[in-house]
Amino acid sequence: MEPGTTAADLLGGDRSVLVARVNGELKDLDYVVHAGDDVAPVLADEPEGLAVLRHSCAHVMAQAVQDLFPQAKLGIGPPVKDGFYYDFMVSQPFVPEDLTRIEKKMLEILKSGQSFHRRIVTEDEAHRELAGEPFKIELIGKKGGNSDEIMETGGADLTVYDNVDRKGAVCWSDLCRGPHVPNTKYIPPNAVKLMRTAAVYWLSDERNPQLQRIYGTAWPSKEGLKAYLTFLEEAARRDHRKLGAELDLFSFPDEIGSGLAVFHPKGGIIRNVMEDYSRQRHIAAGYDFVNTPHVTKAALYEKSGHLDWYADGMYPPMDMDNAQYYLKPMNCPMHNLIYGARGRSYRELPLRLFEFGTVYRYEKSGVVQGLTRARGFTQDDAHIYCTREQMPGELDNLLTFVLDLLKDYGLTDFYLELSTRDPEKSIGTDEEWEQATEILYEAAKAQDLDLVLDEGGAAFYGPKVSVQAKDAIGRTWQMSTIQVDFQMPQRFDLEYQAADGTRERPIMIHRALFGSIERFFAVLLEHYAGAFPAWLAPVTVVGIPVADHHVDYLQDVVTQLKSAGVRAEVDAGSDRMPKKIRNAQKQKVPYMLIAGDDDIAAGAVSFRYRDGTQKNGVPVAEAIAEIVEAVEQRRQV
RNA sequence: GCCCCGUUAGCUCAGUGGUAGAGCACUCGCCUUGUAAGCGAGCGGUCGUCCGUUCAAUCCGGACACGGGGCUCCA
Repeated sequence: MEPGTTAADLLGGDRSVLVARVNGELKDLDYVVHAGDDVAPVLADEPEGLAVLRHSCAHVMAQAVQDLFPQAKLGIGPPVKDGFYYDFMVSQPFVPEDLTRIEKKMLEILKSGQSFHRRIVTEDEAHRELAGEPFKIELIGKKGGNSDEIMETGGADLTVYDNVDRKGAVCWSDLCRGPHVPNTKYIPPNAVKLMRTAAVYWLSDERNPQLQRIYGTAWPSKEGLKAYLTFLEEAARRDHRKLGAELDLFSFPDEIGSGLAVFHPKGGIIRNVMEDYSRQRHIAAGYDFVNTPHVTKAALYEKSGHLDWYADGMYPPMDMDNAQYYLKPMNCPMHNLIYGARGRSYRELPLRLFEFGTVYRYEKSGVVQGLTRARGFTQDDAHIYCTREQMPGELDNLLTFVLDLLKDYGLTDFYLELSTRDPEKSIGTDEEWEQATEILYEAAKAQDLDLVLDEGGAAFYGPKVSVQAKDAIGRTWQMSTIQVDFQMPQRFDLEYQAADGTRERPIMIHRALFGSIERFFAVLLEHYAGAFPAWLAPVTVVGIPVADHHVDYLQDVVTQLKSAGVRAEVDAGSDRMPKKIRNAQKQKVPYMLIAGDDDIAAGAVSFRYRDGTQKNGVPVAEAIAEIVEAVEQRRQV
């Protein structure tokens, strides 16, 4: 190898090669390689390459901003999921017109073919160069750290990237760890877009000053950007808050309060069907059903330990009869009281207590979001009390049960996440935690699904496995959680008598499949984009008469459907037929049954399916059989 | 909780320092209908709430409520 050979020399000048991986580390393409180095290309369409592309884009944006707003002070500008951002201290928040100007300036820079040059500087030099950038100066003081917030500092070496124009003049510089693309020509200008602004605290600490953040997105190609924008439109179209209003499913009346939903009749039907099916499956799986109150004296949550850890997340107490009462934020302590209401035998275990338990949590005002983050919601909550020996088998069955049930609701693509102890926020011994974590890990591994580790993400009382499900457009939602708990049985002094007559402590498993019914409702609503399968749709069939005198005939068909358990109705209103079809279509009704003179003469009805396809002259008995089967099979239409 | 933005009829949205409009929905007529909007008329708003500025506030200022986008958080 010639001395001075660069990574670019080895990898070629293809613009899809953004940086090099040299002995496992990402390096700029002008990195001088040594004999024996392992050098591989990093392409724009792999995750690391994309991050480099976006990070370079963040620099270009910052250059454009300081060009247009010379007083703007720089914060940090890393790549993130789907794009990048850069934070700025400016006297006025950016307005949409500013974004347009900045975007235009960025395009000029991208097209001008500036190159990125890496330069190692001493701390003194950095201080001198960045004298006008107070936030950057602050970062220099933090060099050597590894957290994302201070990735800009360059780690061990302090490095600066210069943006250099074609004449060799430095146009802009930034303290940065890199690496970057060699030249702005590597970033396709038609694949970059600024998305929005937001105010954020410097280093995410609310004691710090606030900066203005600009989010942008960047992709390897125009098509990539277009696909992303289409995805965003699709997600907006499916937004459960929008669909909830359009389909008249639920609302959040101001008079009740933020984060507190009311379900309208059609939403109520869907919810009932969801709950009924869940109830049926839980009965079959050996659960016992219980009910507990919505308020309780403080003593209960003092005993459980929740008040110590989560008082901030609870509605404030009500003073009454010389005691403080709280709205319940979780059901477990109440289930423990049911367990402890009398002596328990090993013969009763595992004891599985199930409840659709409504809980109230004081979510901070800024985090409430439709049904996915509400202040009052109903958990499909169960607590399983079992022996240590029963636990592995119980967890195994539970995971299978959960996944099976989720599939019945139409979610099919899953992975699992194992959340482990956060030593700062937990109770119990190391040994207990290790043991519980190990058992959960084994059960999760047995499922033949991808397993992701979430270090320190567990609740204070024990580790958890959660099921992450992908919806119809590929978004991931945390669905079910299963948590092992050695602590609560101890705090509540729960016991059972073993076969040998000794008193033993049961182990408790917390689990919720939907998490919250409201949230699961929202996920399904978005997953199906409002077009619920026949068994969940609030109205499965609408009968549409061609003219008024066909109403009675359809009414008869609908009566038969109803007696077969199908939710069906006739649109007997004064609208004309095409209008009725339009209405049913807007309501995303799975089946429209149309009848006119021809159908009546043949003893038939005509189908119009939700996708617009038709099937004419179907004998009434056949039509009913087709619909009943689809509903019973929980099939999607 | 913090920052930015928003709130006009049931819904979607125009508009103005001198107390308001459209389309859809709804009601009532007419029309009697074959696969996404038949025609006409009518009903409907203390312009989110309160407090200020002003001769006068839906419009300007402030507080609060609710919503949206983020930050932080999510037992």
